[in-house]
Amino acid sequence: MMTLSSTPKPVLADARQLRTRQTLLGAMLRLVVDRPFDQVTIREIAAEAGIGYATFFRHYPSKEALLHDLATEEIGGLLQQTLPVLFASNSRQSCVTLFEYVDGHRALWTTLLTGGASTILKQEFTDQARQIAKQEGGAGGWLPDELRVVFAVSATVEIISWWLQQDESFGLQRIAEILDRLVVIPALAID
Amino acid sequence: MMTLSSTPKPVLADARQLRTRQTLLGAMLRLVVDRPFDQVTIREIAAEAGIGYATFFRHYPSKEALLHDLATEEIGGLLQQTLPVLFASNSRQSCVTLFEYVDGHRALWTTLLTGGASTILKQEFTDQARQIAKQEGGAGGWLPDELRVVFAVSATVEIISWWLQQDESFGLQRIAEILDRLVVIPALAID
DNA sequence: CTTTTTATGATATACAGTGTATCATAACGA
DNA sequence: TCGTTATGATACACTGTATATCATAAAAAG
Repeated sequence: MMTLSSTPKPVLADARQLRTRQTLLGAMLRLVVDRPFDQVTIREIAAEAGIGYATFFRHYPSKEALLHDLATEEIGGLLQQTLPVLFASNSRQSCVTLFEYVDGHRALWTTLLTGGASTILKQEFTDQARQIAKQEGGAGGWLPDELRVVFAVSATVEIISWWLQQDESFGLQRIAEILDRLVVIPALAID
Repeated sequence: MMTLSSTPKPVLADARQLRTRQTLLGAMLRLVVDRPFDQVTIREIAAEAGIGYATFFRHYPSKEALLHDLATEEIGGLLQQTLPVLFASNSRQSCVTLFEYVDGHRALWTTLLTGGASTILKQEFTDQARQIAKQEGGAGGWLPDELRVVFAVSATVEIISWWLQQDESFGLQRIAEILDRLVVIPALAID
């Protein structure tokens, strides 16, 4: 099976580096849950992780890069769950699966979609989706593949974001139907 | 006719204030054409406008607020051109009109959609679209009005943004058809 | 186990950008 | 003309980023 990550990161030999990065990821996750990503400073992340301020820059050039790592894993998981169902030509069920996944990681997705983090999330989401779209080949000639990806990702992210802000009474099945009718079916229509 | 702006700004009496604001808007426009909005500093805007640095804050609390004013006018113009055609139940033609408008303001829209400004643009776009959607009343029960607006604006902005990055050979009629099929028709579908 | 390598912590420092305060001056409205 | 006020210029405090340096502890290599 092919890996989804676009940046084949060099395997870290030193155990200390691995430990530090994991600690940083955990700290970021904890901080970004109750505060918008924008207003989280690198100093806070370092303090929360219990590592030196300068050490942060030895691993990431910016907090955006750190969040990027977080987003990469999360989106990889989402796509791995959802895409096989979609490729089995069961678009409705794939939408349900998608929202089930999001529902199971509610806190994380809520923070990824608010407070200045959504740009990074969308970027990573688009990158991974592009990779997969290449492998599958074009579906319909009236819509350029590149635009299909951009549209699908953007619209999907927007719908997820809206749903997470709604009351619990807005059912999973209902939002899945909306995603299917509004995004998946139109985007996959072949001429 | 009803005004579209959500913030009914008090009419400025003093001629100096009017002059300063116009100068600031012009300076912002000039700077943001060849540099991403993110990396434009308030000091630069003030210098370009030929006004004092502190004076900027007497008019706007941030550069985002200044750009917001710019976006408000521009989006108002776009909607004023496009919506009447759409309400005449001519969705395809309204899409053509939209892209003609964007094409006529290419430089501005390109800058509004890149370099950290897109969030502000989308926010203002959504606000104005929401106002109009309220007046027209709901179209289909399967899709909440609020989500319809959010989806339509987001997807439209994304498609405009993609088109502006393409070669000139990508025809206006073709992208208009895509917007119609991908966004307008699905979003306005009544059950 | 010893030696070598290297990641980390702590600290100091430079730097950019924001936002506020103050006061003399010039432009405006009445 | 006269009172009002917006502006320019300047100084300053504050926050956050980014880098440099060096002693130390931890890991890897032998």
